[in-house]
Amino acid sequence: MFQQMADSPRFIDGYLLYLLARASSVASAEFHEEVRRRGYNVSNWRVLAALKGSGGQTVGELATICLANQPAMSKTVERLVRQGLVERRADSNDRRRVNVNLSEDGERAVDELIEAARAHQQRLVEAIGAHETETLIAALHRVIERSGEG
Amino acid sequence: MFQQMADSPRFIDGYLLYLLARASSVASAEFHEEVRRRGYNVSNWRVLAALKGSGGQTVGELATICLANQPAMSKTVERLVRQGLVERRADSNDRRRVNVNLSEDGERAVDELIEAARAHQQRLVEAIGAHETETLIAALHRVIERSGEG
DNA sequence: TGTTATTATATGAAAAGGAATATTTTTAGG
DNA sequence: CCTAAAAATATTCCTTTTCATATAATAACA
Repeated sequence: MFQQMADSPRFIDGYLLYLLARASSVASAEFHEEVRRRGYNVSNWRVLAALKGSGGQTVGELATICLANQPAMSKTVERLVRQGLVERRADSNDRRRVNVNLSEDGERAVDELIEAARAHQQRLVEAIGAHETETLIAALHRVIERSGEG
Repeated sequence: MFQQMADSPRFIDGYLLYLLARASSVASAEFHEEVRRRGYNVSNWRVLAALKGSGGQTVGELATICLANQPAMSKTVERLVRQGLVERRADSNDRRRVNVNLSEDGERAVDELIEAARAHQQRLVEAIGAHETETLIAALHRVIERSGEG
């Protein structure tokens, strides 16, 4: 794909951040399509997935986890509240903080989404190969820990 | 980070697509910050970088390469035209197609950005390690080729 | 060749995101 | 305690993206 003369390489072909972004985008595209078919967008899915099994997260934590900025997360949470998928209440110890939890409807919704995500992941891992996947996971963890985010 | 009880793992902690997205986001964050400081946004940077050394791309090709959808790319190109960074003209063979090329100003702009990108990449590769980087690149190529996009 | 289908791009309205800043609450220092 | 600084979230305004669809050009084929 993307034909290119051998003697005049495009910059991006050797650019690691592009390769990372492309791999992420391509690998996610199919499942994100399914998320949308089910009536959610990727931001909503990320928040619901982040909450599953978490025991609740603050708005700021969700922003970091979901790779969004804080104002965007405030708005996403607000939309999810309106949809009845999450509940939001001020932290009793520190009333600046807002704790977000899955509602019962949210639990049901995310359980279905996660089931689909697991099925998709299984297919993806089969396509990549189990050993290669392990290698990939280790490499990605290293990228994260060495990119100044711990 | 993201404290978590060992006996109740969060779904996302074992979710490959999340790991990919997170690695991409975290690795890119610093440089994207620099892009913005220089007065560009990530979409603009991607288009300019995609054009560098390409000999021109159509709007549709740019959308695919830059991981955007087609209407968004039409608008990004329009903005870059208005900024004088790219030139746009109908393909003479197929007048549905619109060829996009860097202008002289665009060449100058992207050359500076690419220089900064290379410097950042060098630091990143040093942090990750050369051998580990090779492993990562190979694994990412495999993800792309096995994710139904060739 | 005329008609239908397909492909490439553009456009318009609505949704989401981003940057800057406001608001509220907590923390620190005198 | 009182005030200044810091932290967490919300809000505002503006830009960008998305979804659906329109427009224009080419391809396919009866």
